[in-house]
Amino acid sequence: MAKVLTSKEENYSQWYNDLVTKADLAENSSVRGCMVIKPYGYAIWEKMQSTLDQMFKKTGHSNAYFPLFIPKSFFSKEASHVEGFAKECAIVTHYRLKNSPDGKGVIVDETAKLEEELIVRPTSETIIWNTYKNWIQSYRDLPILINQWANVVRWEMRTRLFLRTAEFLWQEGHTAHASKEEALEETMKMINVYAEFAEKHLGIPVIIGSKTESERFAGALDTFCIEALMQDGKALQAGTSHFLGQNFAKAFDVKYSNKEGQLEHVWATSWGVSTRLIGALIMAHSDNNGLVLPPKIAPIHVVIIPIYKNNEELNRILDTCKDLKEKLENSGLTVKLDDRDTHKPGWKFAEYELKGIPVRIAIGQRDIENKTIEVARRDTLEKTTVSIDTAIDFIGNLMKDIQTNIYNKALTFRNNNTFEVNSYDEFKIAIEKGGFIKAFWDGSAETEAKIKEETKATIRCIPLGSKDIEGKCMVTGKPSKKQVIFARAY
RNA sequence: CGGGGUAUAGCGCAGUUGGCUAGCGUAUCUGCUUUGGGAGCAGAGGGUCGUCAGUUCGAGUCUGACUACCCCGACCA
Repeated sequence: MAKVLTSKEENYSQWYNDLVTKADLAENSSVRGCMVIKPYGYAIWEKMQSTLDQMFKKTGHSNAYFPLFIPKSFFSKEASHVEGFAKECAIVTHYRLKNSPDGKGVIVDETAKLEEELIVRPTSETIIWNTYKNWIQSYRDLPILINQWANVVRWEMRTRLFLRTAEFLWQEGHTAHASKEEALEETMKMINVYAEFAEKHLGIPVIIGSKTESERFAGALDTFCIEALMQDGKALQAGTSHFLGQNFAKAFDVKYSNKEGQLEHVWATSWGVSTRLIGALIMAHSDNNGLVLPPKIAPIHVVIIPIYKNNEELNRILDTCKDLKEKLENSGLTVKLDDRDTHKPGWKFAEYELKGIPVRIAIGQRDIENKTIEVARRDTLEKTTVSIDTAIDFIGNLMKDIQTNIYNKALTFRNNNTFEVNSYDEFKIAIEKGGFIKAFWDGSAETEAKIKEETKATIRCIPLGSKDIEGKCMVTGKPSKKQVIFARAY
């Protein structure tokens, strides 16, 4: 039957199952690879949303919403854009159903055919720039800094839960600027916001870089990305920020008059992260006991489990639990008290480890007598007995500890799995082991394609801020100034 | 769309050269004993064996077609 992931990833399936499942659509349905995000998975997404939203507000952005349906004609306006998305679009052709004459169910009413087909958005550049056209006349109208939280549909040939679903949730920022410099600055600003979010909140170290021409977003002049390394040695693109130049402004005829009174095309950026980040979180941190969530993204920080033999004992222990819960909540943490008598303590321990709750507290009769609690941290699985008087401070510090420890662990993993190679032979061996591989590349699309063809490895990015070093392309031997990052990717 | 594989209880699986009442683990429900790491015992419920056709006295098992899913490629956040 349906298995979510394979080989090493098979281990992840039961944890995925807590967060998300494959949508159970009707048999014969041609909709494939849609996901149901379960409450716990959605709670993680909400946490990501609120954190990102705050970061966007700080950088001056506002949220707005644009239509799900995009007229087909919008897509024909930017040639390279349609080239990139044409093969994976869902198209609405009719607007009405009717009862089938043979009495079996419903059929499409052929008389209700749309004049112009509608495309279910795979991304919103076209409809947004068609709208911006009416919003922008003067340099006084710029910049426009807008973000949208939405769902998009891409009819991929192959899907994979979380990492590549037919429909996914994301945020897409679309900005309009008066100058190239300002747009470029915005592009860089937002990729840095993503990097900060990934590292400080998700605990996932990322490499910021630019994409090669072949990996670039359809319609962009330059694409910047953050690349993360998963525990199975494969790379995952965790976020992108595109410098769109004047491509969309020209395609949708968006001009403004500058201070000198001359008409100019507007400069554009777009940037986004998606529910794929939940997949990144799982695959970057999980261990054999399940998920490991960094405190800053965990929907629940602390779970308290009372341990008791009978109702009388429970009532005594519960008072202590409730009191502790309140104090922890006052210190800014989200706390769950699990006093269900339908499951045994051992069952609950395993359950919350599976869910990745950062800290678990157990309180039993002997703790009441000793005025202690047992604190277990998820990242190291260590247990400590702490005096109840010092518990709040202890747990507050523990949260910070866990957050940095998770990041450091992932960073160490990445460092141990980043290799530098000087020859193509070395490269071929290294790529089989997985990880990031730094190598010189001559900058040509032919060489890039050859490497991909022969090793399935792609150039993840050209790291930003790396200094020029003299070297020779590992394949052609031509002079090269930059080492780029290769990996097999999701 | 090409190549390979799978389809039997909610989930994971077994089912012999066709043989009569389709099984195991787990989960679920009931009762008692348990409760500091996914408890034990006893009992119960749950399946038109993916769909349609064919061969046969008889099909989960053999044949054909269809469908869905999984893996590998092409595509991709």
